[in-house]
Amino acid sequence: MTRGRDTDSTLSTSDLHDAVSRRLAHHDYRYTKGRRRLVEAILTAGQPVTLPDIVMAAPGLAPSSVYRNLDVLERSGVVNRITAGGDRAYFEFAEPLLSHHHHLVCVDCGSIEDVFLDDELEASVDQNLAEVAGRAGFTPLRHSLDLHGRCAGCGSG
Amino acid sequence: MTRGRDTDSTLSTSDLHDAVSRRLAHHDYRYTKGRRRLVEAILTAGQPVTLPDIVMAAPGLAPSSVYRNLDVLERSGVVNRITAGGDRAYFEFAEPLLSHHHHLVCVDCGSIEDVFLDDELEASVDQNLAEVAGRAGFTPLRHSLDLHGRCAGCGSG
DNA sequence: ATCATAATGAGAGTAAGTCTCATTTGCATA
DNA sequence: TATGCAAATGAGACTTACTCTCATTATGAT
Repeated sequence: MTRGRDTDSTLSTSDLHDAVSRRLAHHDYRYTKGRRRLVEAILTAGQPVTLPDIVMAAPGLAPSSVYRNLDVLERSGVVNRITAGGDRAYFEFAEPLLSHHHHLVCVDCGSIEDVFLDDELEASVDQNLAEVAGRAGFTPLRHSLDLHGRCAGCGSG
Repeated sequence: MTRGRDTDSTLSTSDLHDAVSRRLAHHDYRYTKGRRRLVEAILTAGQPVTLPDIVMAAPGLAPSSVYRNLDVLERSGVVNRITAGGDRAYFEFAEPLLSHHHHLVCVDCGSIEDVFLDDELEASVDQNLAEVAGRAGFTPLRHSLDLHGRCAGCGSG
């Protein structure tokens, strides 16, 4: 079995499905066959994926259903939508299904790679952000910290 | 004269135009009347703006030209394109025309507000990101650190 | 098993953003 | 100041990521 993020993921596959199922149920959604296949496609990818990635990996899934279900999964807190790279949205598992991390966003090809930072740094980031948010009357939900640049494939030119 | 970010901007209006003109010239672009009006619309807004914002503020500008010129300004390093909020792109001046800062992104209305963080924190963020980037063969250009949540207007509900 | 309701999927529809091309503008040289 | 040429403009056609619609199908409770 070839699977991407196995090492970084804290959950086994069946635990993942259980967690997803619980989250969906909590929002009165059903964990159908299609949604299960969608979750498995994202899991197999092991990195943020676009709709074409998903449909390519699971050809039986109808694009319209995938869009709808990504929305359902996002509303249930199962996946995050990443709009940082180019014009297409990327999707990946939300915390704590995937542990807190950040992204290397390639400005050339739009690809997105996960990276992990020190807990200490995360803490001071959150603290600082909470401060400025409070000053602006803003209610924080999460932060996103992305590094934009050129991936190994696209080179530094 | 009502102008938004006057206090945070390090440049006077004429200095801004000079800097923009220089950057455009460096890329063999002309600083035309339309581009000047575009720059002034972004300056007047004082916060990240969308295309409708711009066209609203400067009704004479043709949308197609504004899109093209935002692209030219981005390529010349005059503005940054922010894709964090919703489906529409936001634009604002790039560094050092506007000093380094981050965003409060409202998950409800998509609005984006600028905030500034400690230099010390910025330094450790950059250092940590450079480290993980190096490990991945990634060439860093800039980082984006956004706080997602609900703005004062949309409330915490 | 039956029924009410949620989910599906094919395709039409929407809208942000890009491309095309004929016209206009702006800069350089005479 | 005139002239010529490349760059910029703008109106509208086009592309495409994404959403909506609705008839059909699957799902879970009784």
